[in-house]
Amino acid sequence: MTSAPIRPDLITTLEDRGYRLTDPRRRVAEVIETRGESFTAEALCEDLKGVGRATVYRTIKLLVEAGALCKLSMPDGAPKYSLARVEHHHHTVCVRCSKVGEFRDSTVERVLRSLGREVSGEIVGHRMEVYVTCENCLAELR
Amino acid sequence: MTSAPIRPDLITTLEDRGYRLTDPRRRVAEVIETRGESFTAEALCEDLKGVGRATVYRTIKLLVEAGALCKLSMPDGAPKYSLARVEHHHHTVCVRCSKVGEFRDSTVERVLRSLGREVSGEIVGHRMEVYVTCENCLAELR
DNA sequence: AATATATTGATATCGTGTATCACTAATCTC
DNA sequence: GAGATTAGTGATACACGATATCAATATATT
Repeated sequence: MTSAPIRPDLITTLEDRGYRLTDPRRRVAEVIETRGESFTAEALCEDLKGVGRATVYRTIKLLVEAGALCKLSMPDGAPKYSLARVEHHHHTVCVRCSKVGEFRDSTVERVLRSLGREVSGEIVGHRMEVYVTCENCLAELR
Repeated sequence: MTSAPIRPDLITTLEDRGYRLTDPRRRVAEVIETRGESFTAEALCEDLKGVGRATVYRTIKLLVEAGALCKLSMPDGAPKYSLARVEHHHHTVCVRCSKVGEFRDSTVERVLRSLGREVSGEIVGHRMEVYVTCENCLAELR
């Protein structure tokens, strides 16, 4: 059940936001797109030996700001990045292979709305991650 | 609306788990308990000048493992710690003053159960944080 | 009290990420 | 298309949270 991306490719995303199209950025975008699965920033640096670490991090940051990448945390808090497919969503992350799934659950939003009536103050954001052991990993463990 | 802790004090928690009762641990536990609000590990070190940084971090880790402390992340990912009051819960964190609230919403659990039927694999955990601007801060901003 | 072992704390190191800054390259203007 | 302008690059240093190491020390056990 792999949904096709509805978003423009990463480099176009950057272009649309008025950033210059540079070689390093093209390479970062390309590697992220061919990777597919979730990744750490350092792993990306590994795959981009010719590109400076700072540039890799900077590009990641721009893409996260643009909403094209999601930054998510593993149970221990270690950050990972993954391509965003749908607009507003949450993630399932396999704690064994780091495979990321997305879900959009209106119930989550409903929880937040009802919570809005209970909590004092104003809700300004939220974060939700669901940790799973994916089918593949379950199979391998059996 | 400050609910009284239903948990044993922190040092007892450590004792119950078979750890030795040392002076540094007693001091860490004491400072956390008198602090009340959420805190960063570094702030705790500040308040515990006689105790080694490593020991402070180690003790925090033990308490998190024991479920007596919660590690939570601010919107930018910066970690904070807060005393756990009820067994299984989520947090509201004020993005301005870091004040932490706890909520236990059965709806969240319901979402997870229904999600369990949708996602492939097995849910092994989750994380949810709700970011707010609390009443006090709203008042100060007006 | 002596022993075994858990804990400490100074220090080094790691992982993730940002600041600086001289240099380079992309875009703009003519 | 050449030159000017400005954004972007990358090497380096640094910040921050946290853990590894390891000799010295304190706690629990006998």
